Amino acid sequence: MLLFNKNGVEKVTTRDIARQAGISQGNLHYHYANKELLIETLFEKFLRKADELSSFTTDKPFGKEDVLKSMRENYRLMHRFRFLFVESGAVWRSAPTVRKGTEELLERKRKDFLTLIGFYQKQGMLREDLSSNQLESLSNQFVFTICSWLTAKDFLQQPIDYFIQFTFRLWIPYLQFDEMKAWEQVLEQVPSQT
Amino acid sequence: MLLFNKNGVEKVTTRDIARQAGISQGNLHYHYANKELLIETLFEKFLRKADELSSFTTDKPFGKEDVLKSMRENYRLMHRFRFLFVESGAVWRSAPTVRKGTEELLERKRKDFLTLIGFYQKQGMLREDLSSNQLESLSNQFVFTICSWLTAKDFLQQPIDYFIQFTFRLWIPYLQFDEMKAWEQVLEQVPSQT
DNA sequence: GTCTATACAGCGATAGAC
DNA sequence: GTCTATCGCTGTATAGAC
Repeated sequence: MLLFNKNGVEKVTTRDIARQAGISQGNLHYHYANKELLIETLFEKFLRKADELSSFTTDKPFGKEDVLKSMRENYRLMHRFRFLFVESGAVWRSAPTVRKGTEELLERKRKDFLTLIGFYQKQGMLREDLSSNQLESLSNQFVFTICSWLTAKDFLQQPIDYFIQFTFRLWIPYLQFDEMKAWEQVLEQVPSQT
Repeated sequence: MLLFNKNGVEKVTTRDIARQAGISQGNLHYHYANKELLIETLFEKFLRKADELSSFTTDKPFGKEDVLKSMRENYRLMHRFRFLFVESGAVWRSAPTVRKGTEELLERKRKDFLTLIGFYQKQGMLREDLSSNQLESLSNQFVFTICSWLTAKDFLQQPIDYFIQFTFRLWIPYLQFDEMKAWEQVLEQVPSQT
């Protein structure tokens, strides 16, 4: 049903969806009264899957490998539902409630990152000449990247792993010198695949 | 004519455009045979204006204030034509040639940034413990940000100046300690305005 | 529940008068 | 060049048989 991704939310018709699902158009309207409901259902499915993924704060020892793993899981999921981010305007036009849901999700992510940054700071992994302003803007960088990398993907035509690496690299200038090397090495493990 | 921004490329009809322009729908089709041509014309207008803006490489002494000024000009312009970036999918669907044009523009920007980074490096303004890998990924960060900040704007609901500052801040972790302070101060001058 | 058939609205594009 | 009128198509949504 995710030909929303391929053809665009506003271009995909209920006829298309019904054909793809192997049922009649009338039958589709029986299950989902309209397109809005259909999109909302897909969004809730996305949210449920996102919650299932490992979060930063729950299980404690969160090393750089875990950060990378979590990032990979989340980015794969987002990519499956990429129309929610790439065509957010069209989505919100059809299903206005999705907007608030997405904003809440991002706010949760922002707080997760702030927590994680604070954790690493206590561990002494971060540089010490950074203002708290700088640290906050790092978490803003993460949130910025999360909500817009799929758009950038369309422009730059790079595979998913490019953006996983890209996001992971945001940490590096904030790390102590010896940590930098270690984090860069973790990146070598990322497999190449679209 | 830029109600593309407000209502979405695929939602805006030729009737809407004609009404907005104060002419009849038939007349509009006389001037622009179809929607594709109309979008292409708008895109070329955008390109022309983008070229008029001050570029990094042309006039030599390019200080931090100039970087900020150039950024502000470019971002204001992009914001006026934001549908080109926020609804890139819909735009490319209607007017496929626009895609290549945008990619070329971004590639030019990437090279501009690489040149500028190299310039600052020679000036000794950048930290010295940075690999060339790191410097290249800084220019990638700029390109990433340029092509996706308008999408992020929809999610985060921040004013333009937030993103100007955000982009400018990308430099900071790469600067020498004493330069950092100077660059941060330049940011104070940014007026607040949506 | 699932189907076919159809109503109804809105779109892009064209024709033809002025 | 600019208008009005209209065609042909495609979209959503509903009605009604099975």
